[in-house]
Amino acid sequence: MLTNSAKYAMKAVLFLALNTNENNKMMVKDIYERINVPQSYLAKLLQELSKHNIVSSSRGPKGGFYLDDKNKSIRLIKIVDIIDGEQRLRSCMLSLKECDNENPCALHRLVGDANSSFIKNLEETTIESLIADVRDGKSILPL
Amino acid sequence: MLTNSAKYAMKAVLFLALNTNENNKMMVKDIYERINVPQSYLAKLLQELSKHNIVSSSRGPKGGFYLDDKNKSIRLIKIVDIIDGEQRLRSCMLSLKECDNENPCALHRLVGDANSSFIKNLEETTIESLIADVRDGKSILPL
DNA sequence: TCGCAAATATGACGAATATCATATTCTAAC
DNA sequence: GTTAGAATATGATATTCGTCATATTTGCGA
Repeated sequence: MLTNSAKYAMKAVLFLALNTNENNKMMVKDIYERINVPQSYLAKLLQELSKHNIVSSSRGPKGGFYLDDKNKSIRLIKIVDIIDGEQRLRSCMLSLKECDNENPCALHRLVGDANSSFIKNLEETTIESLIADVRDGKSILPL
Repeated sequence: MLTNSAKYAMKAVLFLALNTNENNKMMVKDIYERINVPQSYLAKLLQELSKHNIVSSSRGPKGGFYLDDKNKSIRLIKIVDIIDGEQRLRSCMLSLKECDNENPCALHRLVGDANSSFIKNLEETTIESLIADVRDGKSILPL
């Protein structure tokens, strides 16, 4: 479904959304313990996200990563697609070319409904709306 | 979510359910092309399923694999658990110990609902009921 | 402008999954 | 019983994912 990388990436983006902005950057070494992701691994992921303009960064003293306010409207699916590739999440459970909703394979409904509602959620949910839930105490941000 | 192995295993069991019985066995070399699974890989999976008494087998001339009628009441979850292990499907999306329905992590509902309904489906669905759908033309058996 | 602190680029290694190949064991049929 | 045909056991290899380490580049601050 999702790789660890995608999960870590989402954690990291959420963390940045809650704890940083353009004037308040954070370095990898101050983040990784708080979200429980290996340091070098996190670095690599953030670099990838930065390359795709999901998160922002600046080098040198006082540098670090941060999430620009503009980017808070980004939808979760984008993070997943960048890190995992677009295929992974969307391939038919039995990996059949012929299988779709019109002509469902024997296992399609079993999985398909659950999976496509999950994808829809990722497509609809913005970073913004998720952190609102955390701020309101509706959910916790995992460490 | 599911490994390829688990998917292949389900395909294989469904195929056996539709095409074999105690008096009508099939060999790996006559199955693998029809369900599009590498021959040796399929052999290994069927051996594993056989060891756990999901499918039946006999060696020697006129031997092969088959699905005993008794085993058609087996639920899909059992196949998945044997092949993938019980953990894989059930771990929290962000792999947090602290995260559950009472205290959901920020992404929990997003994923959790889809995933647990999927698990429930696997727990409720028997091989029997799936092949009934195929027989009734409600779904196709994938190649 | 110089040095240092940060991200960035690169790649090596480990572990799990996916795949392939082969020697061995059992068993039905002659 | 002998033989041949099948599963079974075992393990070698490939590929992808996860992790770690290090050299390089960039830009702030003195």
